[in-house]
Amino acid sequence: MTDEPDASLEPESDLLSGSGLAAEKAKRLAKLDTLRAGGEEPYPYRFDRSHTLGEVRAAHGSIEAGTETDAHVAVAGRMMLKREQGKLIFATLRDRTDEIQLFISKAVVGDDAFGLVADLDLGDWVGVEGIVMATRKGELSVKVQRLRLLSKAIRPMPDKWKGLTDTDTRYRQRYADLIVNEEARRAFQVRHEVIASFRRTLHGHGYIEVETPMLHVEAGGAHARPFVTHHNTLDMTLYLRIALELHLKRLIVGGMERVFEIGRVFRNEGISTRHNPEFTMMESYQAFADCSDVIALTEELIVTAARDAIGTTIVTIDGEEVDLAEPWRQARMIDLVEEAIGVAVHPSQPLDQLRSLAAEHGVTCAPRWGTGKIIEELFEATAEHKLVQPTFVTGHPVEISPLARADRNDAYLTERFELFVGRRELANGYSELNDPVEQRLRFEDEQLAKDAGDDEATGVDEDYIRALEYGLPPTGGLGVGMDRVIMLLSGVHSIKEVILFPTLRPEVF
RNA sequence: GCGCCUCUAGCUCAAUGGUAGAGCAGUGGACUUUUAAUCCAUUGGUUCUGGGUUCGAGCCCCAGGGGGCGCACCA
Repeated sequence: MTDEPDASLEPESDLLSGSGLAAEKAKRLAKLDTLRAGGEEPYPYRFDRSHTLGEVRAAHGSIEAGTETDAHVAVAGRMMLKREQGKLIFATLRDRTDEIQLFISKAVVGDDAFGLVADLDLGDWVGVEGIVMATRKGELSVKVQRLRLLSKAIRPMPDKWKGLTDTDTRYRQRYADLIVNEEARRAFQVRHEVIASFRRTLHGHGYIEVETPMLHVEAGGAHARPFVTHHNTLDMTLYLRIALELHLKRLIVGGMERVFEIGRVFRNEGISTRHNPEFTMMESYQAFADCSDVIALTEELIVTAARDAIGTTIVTIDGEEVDLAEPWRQARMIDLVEEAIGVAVHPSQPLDQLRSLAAEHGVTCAPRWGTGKIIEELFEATAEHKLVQPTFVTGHPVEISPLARADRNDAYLTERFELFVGRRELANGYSELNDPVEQRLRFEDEQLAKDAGDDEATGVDEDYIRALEYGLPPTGGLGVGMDRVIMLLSGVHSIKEVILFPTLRPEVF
């Protein structure tokens, strides 16, 4: 990873005859001087492009081999390959839309310009004017009449065939990864399509997009350790948000009825193939709706995104084909645990009974855990890993759901769901707790846990209670881990493949 | 945080403890229809860092660093 000394500072003589990165850079830097001495600016300000390469192919892709059109185009892109053939040069030009061959004839461009083309390096950006043609073999090409260097690449590109494989380099130098790895470009295209699709679906249902603070006085809305920062002028501690929830529900109190936000949240926890310290959540809230409405919305959002982003609802998970268009299973957490261990569980059961059950299944209980928390741990230990097909796990215990409304038929459970696909949690939603008196009691329980040393617990958010006192209508809320949805749909196994610049330790230069 | 694996030329990869190699890129040459062009010639190394064992270390041992995977935490 370490670079050699900056070639521009070295005397040219030794380096120009050598090889290696420093020599390569020195040679290319020397070309800049030569170009400038000849009146050519290697970093011009702009280029007038008449067509993208995709447009050229769309318009002329079917012309007959060995023919020329009279279509004059100006195209631009990066030179990816170069094949010198005596007085002819073939080059592969790539822009955002496509790749097209350049056909450069010494007889057409003249000796000087031909020499400039021969001096181009792979990775250089060029702008070209010429005629659309097809070679004898039928390859759609632009027969170059004029070529301008648009930006000189000083550093050599990775292997033209194998690309970059070292994950460290790929993530640190995403620019190089994107240049040479088609799959990397594709994953981020899927990402764009999924997010655009979510927005369309939500707009279609009358939701409006909002932006709420990232700097929070109290990091609430989820159980997670926050990043802590400090505001100098106010001389106060602030936390980067761990969820969007509490601000968005304030907006429902304000009468906005349907709101959503797609934004980054930050959790000061481990990094893994499924976790990045900053990741993207979509949260939506809908007045007059409950958990069942949110379940329907979740399914619609993800199935629509699949169609929009990858053109199919069939995804492959660990070699298993899953059709997202099939109806998704719903099952209560307590029933899934019973299914897994053959014993019925319920938060109303005696604590000791659940503790020994947990111990039987390898779950070590912390002293402060109540029955609800133990059931959740039992679920994670025994049932969660089986949920490959899309499954809405419902009925989470009240104890682990401080912002969710109790089940209308079971005071120990909530009207809540978590969506699992491919053993990964993708979404979470519930009928929102809107009773300010009960919410205060729930917060106070959280405060006790926090005082007892639970650094993921939050305290009482007095302003949020005040908002509830103005009246939160019946509301259904949803949170979706966008990165994980994108992982599912793009078929990659690490969250780093769908985050352009994942969190890494700083590189040592 | 713990365990396992990994780090060799710009890139992709080789090298039973015995002189560090290949392909691509680069450089020089040939070539007016190539397609990862081809052919000939050729440059390029602090083998992640620091110790140690050994006659001799890319390889074995110890410590450190980066990364990957798993566990834990979590979404």
